[in-house]
Amino acid sequence: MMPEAPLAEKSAVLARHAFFKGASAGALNRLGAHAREVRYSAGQPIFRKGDEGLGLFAVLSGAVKISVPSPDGRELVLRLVGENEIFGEVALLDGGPRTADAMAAGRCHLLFLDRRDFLAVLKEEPSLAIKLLALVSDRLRQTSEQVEELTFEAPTARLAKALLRLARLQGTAAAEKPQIRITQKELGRTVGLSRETTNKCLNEWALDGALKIEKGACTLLDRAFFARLASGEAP
Amino acid sequence: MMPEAPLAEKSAVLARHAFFKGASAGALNRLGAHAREVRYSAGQPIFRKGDEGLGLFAVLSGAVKISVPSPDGRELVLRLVGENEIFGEVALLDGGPRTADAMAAGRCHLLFLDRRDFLAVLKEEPSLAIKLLALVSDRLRQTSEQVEELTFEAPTARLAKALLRLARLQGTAAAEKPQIRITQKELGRTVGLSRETTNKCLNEWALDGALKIEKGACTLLDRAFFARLASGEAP
DNA sequence: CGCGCGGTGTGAGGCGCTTCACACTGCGCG
DNA sequence: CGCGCAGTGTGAAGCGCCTCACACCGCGCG
Repeated sequence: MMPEAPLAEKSAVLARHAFFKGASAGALNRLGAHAREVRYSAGQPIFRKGDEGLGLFAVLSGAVKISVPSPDGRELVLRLVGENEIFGEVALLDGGPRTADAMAAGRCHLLFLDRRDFLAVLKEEPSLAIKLLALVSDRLRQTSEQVEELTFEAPTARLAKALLRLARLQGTAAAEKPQIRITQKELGRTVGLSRETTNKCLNEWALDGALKIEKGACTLLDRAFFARLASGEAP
Repeated sequence: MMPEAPLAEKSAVLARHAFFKGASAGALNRLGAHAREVRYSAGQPIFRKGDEGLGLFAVLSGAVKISVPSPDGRELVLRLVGENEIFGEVALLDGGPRTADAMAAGRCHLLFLDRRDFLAVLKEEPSLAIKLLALVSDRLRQTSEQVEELTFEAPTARLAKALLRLARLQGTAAAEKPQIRITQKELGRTVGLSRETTNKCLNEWALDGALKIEKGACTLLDRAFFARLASGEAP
C-alpha cells in the first residue's frame, strides 16, 4: 500500500481534477482534509448496488465500469467513467443506497470524498453546487435518452448506437477509425442482446465492410454507416 | 385570462409550494418578481421535446403529463406531475432543449420561473441548490430503475408494473381496488407492447380474477397478484 | 334509421430473438 | 506438452411478440 499523500498535496490533486476546477482554495482544503486516495486493480469491486452510499469518487487515473446486475446474472453496463470524471453522485446526494455496481475496469487511482464533508462544503460553495447540478442533469438527459432508446428502437439500432457511444467513451473517438476494446459478450449485455445475436449482427456488418472484428475488440471502418443505423434507417 | 397577481402575492404563492419551503424571503421575492402564472386546459401542450428550455414550472394545481414521442407516432409516458411538484428542471439547469413533451392532463395552474433568474438565485441560496440536487438525483434514481426494468424485465412484468404505477399516479392509489382510466392501446404504448398483446395479457389476468376490464378502463382486484408479477415471479 | 368510428376480442402467419449445443481458436499455466 | 478457459463462429429448435385480418359492440351523428 502506498503511503497517503499529505493534506496539501491532496488538495492540489483535487484542484487538478476537472470537476473541481474553479473551486475556492478553502473548499479544496476542506474537501482534501478528509479525502482518501484509493487504488484498485482490474476487476476489483469498488461498491455494489444496494450498498450504503457514503460518498463520491473522483477518478484520477484509470477507468471504472458502472453497471447493474440482473437477478439472473446478466449485467447492463451503464457507463464507463474515465480520468477526470466523477461517479457515485446519486447516493452522495440523497444518502440512499447505491443504484449500481462500480468495478475497476483496469488499474485505477481514485479519490474518495465523504458525503457529509461534501454536503457541508456545498452549502458554502454555490458554484460547486451549480456545477454538480449541471453534471447530474446531464446524466439525467443521457439516462432519459436511454429509456427512449430502449422502448422505441430496434435492437440492432441500439447495438449500433452502443458502438458509437463506446467509441466516444473510450477516448478513441477522435480517431478516424476508432477501435473499441470490448468482448461481444459484454457488448451484447450493454444493449440487452444475447452474445450469439450480437455476434451474428456484427458479422453481418463486417461483411458490409463497415466493421472489422478482432478478438476482444472491433474497429469502426465506416462511422456514417453506424450513424445511419442508429437513427433507425435501414442500411 | 385572469389578471396577474401582484408581486407580493406571487412570492406568497411560491412560499406555499412544497419545493420552495424553507427558502429565504429574499430568494422568494427575487423569484416571484419574474414568475408568471399560467393556466392550461386539458390536452393543451405546455412545451414539446426539442423546444428551447427557458425555465422551470411549478404545479400549483392540476396535473401534467410528461411523455416522449417516437418517430412512428407511439408515445411513452414518463411521469405524471401533480400538485406541489415541479417539472422542466433538466433544461432549466443546462439550458439545452427540452427532453420530453409536457401536456396538461387536466385543467392546471402553473408558475413559470425564468432560467436566468433561477440560476442567479441559486448562486446565493445554497440550500435551494441542495434541495434541487436531491430532487434531480431522485429523478436519476427513478430513471435508472426504468432503464433496468426495460432491459431486464419481461414485457408482461413491465405491464404489471405499469398498472401499479398508473394506479399510484391517477390518485386512486389509496383505494382498495383502484380503477385505472386508460385504453388498452395507450397502456400498451407506455410499455412498448402492441395493442393486441396487451389485450391478450389483460384478458388472461382477468380470467385469473385479478383484473376487471371495462371499456376505456380496468380495475385492479388483486394488487398482490400484480406486485408478484412486477417482481418477476410467475403467478 | 344506417353509417362510421373508437375500443375491444381473437386467430393465422411470420420474423427475430433466445436458448442450447457444439466446434474452433489462441493463450496461460501446471 | 496437454489441459482448461475465454472469446468467437454457427446451426437447430422454440417461443414470444408483431402484423395483418376480421368480427363485435356501443355510441354519436347526419
